[in-house]
Amino acid sequence: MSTSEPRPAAIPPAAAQSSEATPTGNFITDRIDADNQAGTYGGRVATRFPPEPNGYLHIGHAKSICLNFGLMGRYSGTCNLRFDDTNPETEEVEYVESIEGDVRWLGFSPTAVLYASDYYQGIYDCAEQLILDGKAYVDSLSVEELRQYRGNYYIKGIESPYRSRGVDENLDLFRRMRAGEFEDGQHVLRAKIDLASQNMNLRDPPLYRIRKNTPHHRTGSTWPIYPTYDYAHPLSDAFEGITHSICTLEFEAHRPLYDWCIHELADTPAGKRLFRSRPQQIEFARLALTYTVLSKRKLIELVKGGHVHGWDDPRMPTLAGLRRRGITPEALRAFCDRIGVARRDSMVDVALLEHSIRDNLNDKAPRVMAVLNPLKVVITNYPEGKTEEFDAPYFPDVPGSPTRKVPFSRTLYIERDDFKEVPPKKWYRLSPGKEIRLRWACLITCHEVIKDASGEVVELRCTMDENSRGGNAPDGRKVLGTSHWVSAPHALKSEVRLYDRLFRLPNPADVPEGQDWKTALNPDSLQIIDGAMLEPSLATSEPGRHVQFERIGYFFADPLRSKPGAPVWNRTVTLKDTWAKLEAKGS
RNA sequence: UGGGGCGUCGACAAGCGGUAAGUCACGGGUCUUUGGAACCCGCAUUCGUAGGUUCGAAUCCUACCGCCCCAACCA
Repeated sequence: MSTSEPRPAAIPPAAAQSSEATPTGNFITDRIDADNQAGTYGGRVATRFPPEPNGYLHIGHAKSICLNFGLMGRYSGTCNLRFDDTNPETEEVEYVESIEGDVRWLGFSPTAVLYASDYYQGIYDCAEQLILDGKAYVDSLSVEELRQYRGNYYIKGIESPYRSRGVDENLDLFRRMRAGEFEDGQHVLRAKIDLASQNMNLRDPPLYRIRKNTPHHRTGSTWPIYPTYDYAHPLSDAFEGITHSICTLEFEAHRPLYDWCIHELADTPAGKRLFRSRPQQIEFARLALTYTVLSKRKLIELVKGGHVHGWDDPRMPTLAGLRRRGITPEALRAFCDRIGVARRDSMVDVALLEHSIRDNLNDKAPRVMAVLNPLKVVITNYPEGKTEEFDAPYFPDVPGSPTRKVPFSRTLYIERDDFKEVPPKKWYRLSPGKEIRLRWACLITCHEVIKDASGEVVELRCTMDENSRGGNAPDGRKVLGTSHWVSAPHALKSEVRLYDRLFRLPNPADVPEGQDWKTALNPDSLQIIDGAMLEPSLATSEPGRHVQFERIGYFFADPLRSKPGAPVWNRTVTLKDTWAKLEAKGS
């Protein structure tokens, strides 16, 4: 989808997957190293990325994807994409498609694309085995009752009257559950563990529930019962031969249950059971980003509430949104390498993401000129009707860079911000009597400021130094200021969309007591400019092209909104702006 | 009134008993036809706090403080 100018050989492609540095180790690689040392898995490393297909992937998932697939790369292992589709009430094919596409877009190829639903029969068989072993029973309490019986943090749970059902009755009832003889909620299969456990997850957790009339997006109506996450996940891992099952911190309290499932069903020295492998769950801290919201609930609220224009709105932290904003997979991967992996809750500064984006696009995006907020400039000593073309390099820092022709004429546009009638201190740019350089064209000096009735500056009358073609001072005099410009009669008038942070607070949850988090939304997160004036070479830009508008930022030709010959440009990220910083400091 | 986890620079994060890596941010400078990029320099005598063990502690022990997670037939 992305195009770029033929890059001069001097610049290496920005981070081909193979040339990316191996990130430093973390507590997970330490674990794996120890396992390899001990021969726990015979040196095998098998991971998986297990999304539930009930929503779009976001940058937090990217961290997990990079982690799991990164481990595959680091240890020459495997990494499956496995859809954790055990809840038919919320899952849809639309999501499985977008998720797989996002993973591949990020640059990873799963060893296999699998589904928990692929294992429904095996998972079921394991359940019968548990019943046979007296380790699971069919309970017929209502949801309400079950909750009562389970107790709470301070009060132990008490046994359900159905806990003592015999193996035969349990097996019969469970098979009838499977046969679809019961209604939702009538029965549930529970593990028989410990109602007094201080870990609530061990107080006889549900293993199977009835969802008789809810079709599953893959298995249709063949199953009236569905396994819970806690039960299906360890088994799916085991069936796939996963060695290290990596998930986020909130699942930590579930690990004893994960281990219980493996322990009860895996082969033992004493004999064969349902499977051989003994995967281990390892938790890490999920990503939090400043000025961003990543909870599924809040993301849905943004979309449904019309605060953004859909899941792929360029302001969204979804992979679809980031992609449309012009953020590259390379930048995202570099970002994930930089943030590291640990167990402590943390909030990463978006500036780190922005740096990763600029760092990647700096190598990759050709430089072009665009005037977002035009101010007319007339070169009084340049003949009316005359036109000439200047050569401008796409990659100015690279010797021998490819170039394009940029037309020049008597009437131009420069950026309104590049002129000040009363220059502040340290102002390099244009003001009455001052000289600046027009990038790649010539030096000009401002002689006259023309205003309209309301006093607004509408035109500048300038002269050019005839001997400064290309922008070099004929006598070597220093000209600090350089402005980008566009020839008015040749300008391509375009729509440019300036995207900014979606929230105005580093932590959108830090809203005053009682206020909704959405009050932290940044009202200026999208500014649409209809009349931007671009150099004409941009007319033929393919959707998905990355460019740098010099001195402004990196922009991306929107794949959806662009029309042939009329690209619409999304600002991916601004350039660092030292002047803005100086200005802010001065005031 | 329970259980589990975590606390190293403004933000991430190495460190695993031998005397505080790196990145971003920030500040200063060089260079510059992007106030961009690049390059150079600076930025934790100190590791939540208080004790203890040790020749030596961010690393071990004890206590305390703070933050996060757990009572869905969600994942």
